[in-house]
Amino acid sequence: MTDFFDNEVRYVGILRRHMVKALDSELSPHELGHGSYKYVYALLYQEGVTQKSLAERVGDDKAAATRVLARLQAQGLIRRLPDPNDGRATLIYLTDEGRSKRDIIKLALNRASDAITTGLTAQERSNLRALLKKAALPLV
Amino acid sequence: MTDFFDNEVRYVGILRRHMVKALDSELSPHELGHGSYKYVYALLYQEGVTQKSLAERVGDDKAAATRVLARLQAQGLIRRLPDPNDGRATLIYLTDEGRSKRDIIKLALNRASDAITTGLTAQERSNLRALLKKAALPLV
DNA sequence: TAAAAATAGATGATATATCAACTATTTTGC
DNA sequence: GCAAAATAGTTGATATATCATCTATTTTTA
Repeated sequence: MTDFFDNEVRYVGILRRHMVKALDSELSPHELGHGSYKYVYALLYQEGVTQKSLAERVGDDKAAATRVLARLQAQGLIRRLPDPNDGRATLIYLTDEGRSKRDIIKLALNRASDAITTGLTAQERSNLRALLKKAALPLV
Repeated sequence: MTDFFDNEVRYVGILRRHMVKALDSELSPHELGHGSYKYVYALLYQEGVTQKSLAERVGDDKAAATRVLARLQAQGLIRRLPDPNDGRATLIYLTDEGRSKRDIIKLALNRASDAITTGLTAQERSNLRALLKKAALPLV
């Protein structure tokens, strides 16, 4: 491969594409996609949060959250209840079926992690994760 | 930010999102987007290549290439000519207007690189780039 | 406390991205 | 040299993603 485009912008794009493919191939048999599993995963950590706060946690904007959550609700994985303290807000809860996706999601994440680091040693992989974290978290 | 999702899958997603935003904000005033600048950039390196080979260079599939190239042609940035040696293929060339985007694209790439590495020292940034390259290139 | 500003969510428009199916050609292998 | 397989490109379907705008509420503030 020629090096006409040796730039982290390119490499991040490549990794993201393969990561999405790995996530989808693990998740799609279970009615989840790379855009929706994050919401279930965040809800496993804390339920009863607003769409806005959920969107921030997963790194989407609220318009994306509206659409993903509508589908998750139609699939029976979440419930949306009006916030009794704020007439504008909706609080999101997992259903039992949503909660049952936990292991599937963790496996998919591990597979996706592996898929984008197959060329690295354990040490390199650990370094990469630390650098990615340091670069990414200030942007959240 | 809680650490419920400490995984390179998440960090790559975050970096990619900010990178896309930086690219779009630089490129959109010039009729380019984060999905199309790559094609012009690859053509600056070599013209007269098929859509298929161009798609591979930029890391898209051929269906994506068809749509991006149709728009670039409509914008007058590229020309598509039948391959005289293969009736199935189309060869892609830049127009002068396409070629004139060179500096804009290089600047956008630099801005996007900076945007996703602002939290890093020069040394860390160099390490990150090397690790990303080692992880990403085997996947191409 | 009434008007103004901010906020949560939904929706329409647009762009990107992937997969499968289809057409038209070219290549292969017998 | 012909049938089968492979290939280049297009198109339709679907999912993701972002922005701008809209409605309904809540909060601010003068």
